[in-house]
Amino acid sequence: MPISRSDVSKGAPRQPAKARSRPTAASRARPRTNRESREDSVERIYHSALRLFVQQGYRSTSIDEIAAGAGLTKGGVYFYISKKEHLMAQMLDDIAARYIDAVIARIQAEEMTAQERLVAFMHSQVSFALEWPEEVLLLVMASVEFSKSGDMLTKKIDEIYGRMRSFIVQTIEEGMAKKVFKTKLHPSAAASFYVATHDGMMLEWYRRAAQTDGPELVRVFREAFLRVLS
Amino acid sequence: MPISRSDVSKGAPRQPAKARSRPTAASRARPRTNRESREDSVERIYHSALRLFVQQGYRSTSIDEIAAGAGLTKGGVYFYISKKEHLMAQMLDDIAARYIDAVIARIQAEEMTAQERLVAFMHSQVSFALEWPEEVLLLVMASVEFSKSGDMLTKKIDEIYGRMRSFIVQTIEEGMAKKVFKTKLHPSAAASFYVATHDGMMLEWYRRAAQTDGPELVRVFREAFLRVLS
Amino acid sequence: MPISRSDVSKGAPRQPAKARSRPTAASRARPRTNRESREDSVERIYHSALRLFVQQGYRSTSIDEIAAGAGLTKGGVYFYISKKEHLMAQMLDDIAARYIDAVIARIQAEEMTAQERLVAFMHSQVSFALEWPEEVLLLVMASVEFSKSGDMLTKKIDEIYGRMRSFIVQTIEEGMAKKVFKTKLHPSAAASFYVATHDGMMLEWYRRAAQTDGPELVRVFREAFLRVLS
Amino acid sequence: MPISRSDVSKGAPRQPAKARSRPTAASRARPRTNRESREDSVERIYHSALRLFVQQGYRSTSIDEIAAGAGLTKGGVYFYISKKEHLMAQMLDDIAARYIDAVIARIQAEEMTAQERLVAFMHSQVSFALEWPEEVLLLVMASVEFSKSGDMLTKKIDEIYGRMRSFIVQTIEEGMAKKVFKTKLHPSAAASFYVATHDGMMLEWYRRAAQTDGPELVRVFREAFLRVLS
DNA sequence: CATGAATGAGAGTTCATTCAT
DNA sequence: GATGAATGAACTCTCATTCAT
Repeated sequence: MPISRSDVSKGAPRQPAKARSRPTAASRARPRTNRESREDSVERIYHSALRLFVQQGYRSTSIDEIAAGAGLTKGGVYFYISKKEHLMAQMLDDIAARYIDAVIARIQAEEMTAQERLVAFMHSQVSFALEWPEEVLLLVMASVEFSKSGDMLTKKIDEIYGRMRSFIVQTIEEGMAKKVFKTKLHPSAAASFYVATHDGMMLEWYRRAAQTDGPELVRVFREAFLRVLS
Repeated sequence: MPISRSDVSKGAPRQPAKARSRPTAASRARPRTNRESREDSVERIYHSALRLFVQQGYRSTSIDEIAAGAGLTKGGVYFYISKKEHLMAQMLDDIAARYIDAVIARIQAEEMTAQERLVAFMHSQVSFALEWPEEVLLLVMASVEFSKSGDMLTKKIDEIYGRMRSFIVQTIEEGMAKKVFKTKLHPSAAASFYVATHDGMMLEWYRRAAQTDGPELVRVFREAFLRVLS
Repeated sequence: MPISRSDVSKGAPRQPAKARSRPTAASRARPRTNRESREDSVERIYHSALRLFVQQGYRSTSIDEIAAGAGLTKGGVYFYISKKEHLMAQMLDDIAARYIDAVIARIQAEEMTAQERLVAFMHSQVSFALEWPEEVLLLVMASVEFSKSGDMLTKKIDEIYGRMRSFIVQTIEEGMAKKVFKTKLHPSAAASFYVATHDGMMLEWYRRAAQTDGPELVRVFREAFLRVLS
Repeated sequence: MPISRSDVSKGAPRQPAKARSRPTAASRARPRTNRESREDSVERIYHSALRLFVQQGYRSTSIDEIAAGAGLTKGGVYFYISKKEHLMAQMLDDIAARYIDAVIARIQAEEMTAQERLVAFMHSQVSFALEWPEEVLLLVMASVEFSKSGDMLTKKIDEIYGRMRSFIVQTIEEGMAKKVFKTKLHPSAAASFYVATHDGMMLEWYRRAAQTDGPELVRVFREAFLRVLS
């Protein structure tokens, strides 16, 4: 009974979730049907896990904490997930689908120059990150936590980042073929630069949320990247 | 009896250290004196911990693993460290001293323009990172693992990064006062850009060590940063 | 989820519990409901801990031993207690409530002379000790084990003994005011004598259970104490 | 090379011993000969252990703490003792010899009535306890810590207490034979009363050192005991 | 005579996971 | 659909003890 919420969370309001230490039946609006109840719980688990994973890291977050944040007990969480690892994998897939694959698909569907494609990609990612910063951070932080750990999740992270890199490399190659980009930089190096800056930016933004002007950082990022390609 | 090896590791050869699971007497050249023995063990613990922390993260690395990597037993490691947390703190201090404070001190000691200072700083850090990539990675990864965790280490990391940021901000302000930099970017935003790119670069390099051309990435980084300031 | 069994153990039969080293499913009557299961386990933990703490002392008793005695595993015990220290604190509170506070409350509720009050107090404590010797011993032994150790439990023990002393001091003062007691002994010295003799008696009885005639010791104790006051 | 200091400690000044955390050679007056040095260290270990055992209990005191208190290191302590247990056994023997056996021997050597003998015994013990309270406390506390623990020390404690009991029982029997004591109390019960009150008194005194008037407690103790026998 | 390094056995505690109800 | 009880493995840390120097 795997979690999947690709579309569920769209407009989901982030509940403040003040460490509701003991879940009571009354603490959540009781949904009528099983279907609703299920979706509700899945939603709560997802958000609880997302918040906690980003804040404390995957390994430092216990199922108990996730459960408490979701207004359930440990056993209740295990009704929906089979393993902690699977929950994380599910979440990463979910985010990748929305943050990477959907964006690429939309862009590929339209007629554009390579440069336009790249800009569109950046803009889409930036918009997404502004709306759902935690999901993007989960990706970035997971890529750090699992980079070489030999964990089952290492592979998944690699694949996800691989898809992002491939798109950029392809687009740059296309642009170079059409002489849009004049850089002598190897496309894969350029992709690395994109990824590196992307990840660094997200981390910096999170670490210094209060002191950092996100949009300005993004503007600098975009210009730096495009100038690198010219 | 805190570990301290600020200068010890200078030319220390990284031993390959293929998970020597059980320490045997034969596995290390038996040093004659106590003094040597202590330094040797400290060195081994430091390197074992460094490698493992970078690879698996602090929290996922057990003292047992560190001990095995150092050719000691758990108890032996605890003879040198009082707490796992202190080992990490010690290591971070050590690295910060060499990677940040020493570099800044050296640069401040010389007569240079703001621009030259910044370039010198970047170059010094880059050289260091090329020679001791794991130490720099430890800093970056720790900054992710402990960013908001409320851990004792959070404060330490914040201070270290704070020192790096301060230097950059000061230097840029100086440069702006003397009209060397014309950017309208706020100095602290520029510092954030530096830090973000620095961290992202290190992570990307580590994740894709095999496929990435480190020096090229660095060149791009430098140019991007300097162009941002002009 | 703190243990609390103030009233649970009333008529609970002490099972002999010969170091049932490995818990087997068969080793306990499997209770039907959760409620029963919880109460049963709590009871088993309490008794196992009581026996072991009295026999070996708090610090020499491991959670593993308590668990084995309760037919559980270490983890199972930790489902009920949060810390070993809390288990002990809980037990001491529990015993103090029954052995001291309840007894005082009952006596204070009735009309009696100071002398009668004192005798009633002694009798109540003696009856209790004859029925639940281990609980009283736990108090006495803990008062030795933690007397000056700076442990969190030191404070608790002090408070408990303080309540006993206060009652005696007050009652003697009352009796002296009404000329019932003619002793020139300071009330607090008399209370000290009571406590000292009480503790010594319990220890002696325990150490020499086989060779000592408990009731006779008690008789001597009572007479000695009352004569001291006259 | 067992410790033995039966006579050494007579007038030894208790050093304040403010947790001298790191022993330095300079921290103690360097004795000239080996012989002196040895006696000095033995003395220091003995006193350090005594203080700590009484304060924290045997099991809660580590060799490291004893060593620090003696101005030595762990290894240094182990030069004099073979096992922690042996140190304790040695100390108990030592104390018993002075506090019990020597006292009995002296009294047996003189011509006295049974009553005089008992009084003399009490007085001797009381004097000793006033001068060396810690040694007596060690005996009492050890009797609690090891009463039924199955430890090697249990036997030793039992023997020591046995010698004290035997003397009292014998003396009372003698007195009863000569009609000096008229009590119907069984001699061994009277001995138990003595031991119980003795132990309780010592503990109470220690626990409430500040608030308790030792000598008064002792006077009450003596009178209570003698009245019990009449 | 004493130090300092090291071991190994265990202690307390946490936590992913399972399962009967 | 969810709870609460329980397990077992792993983890951090402590400590009596040994031994080369």
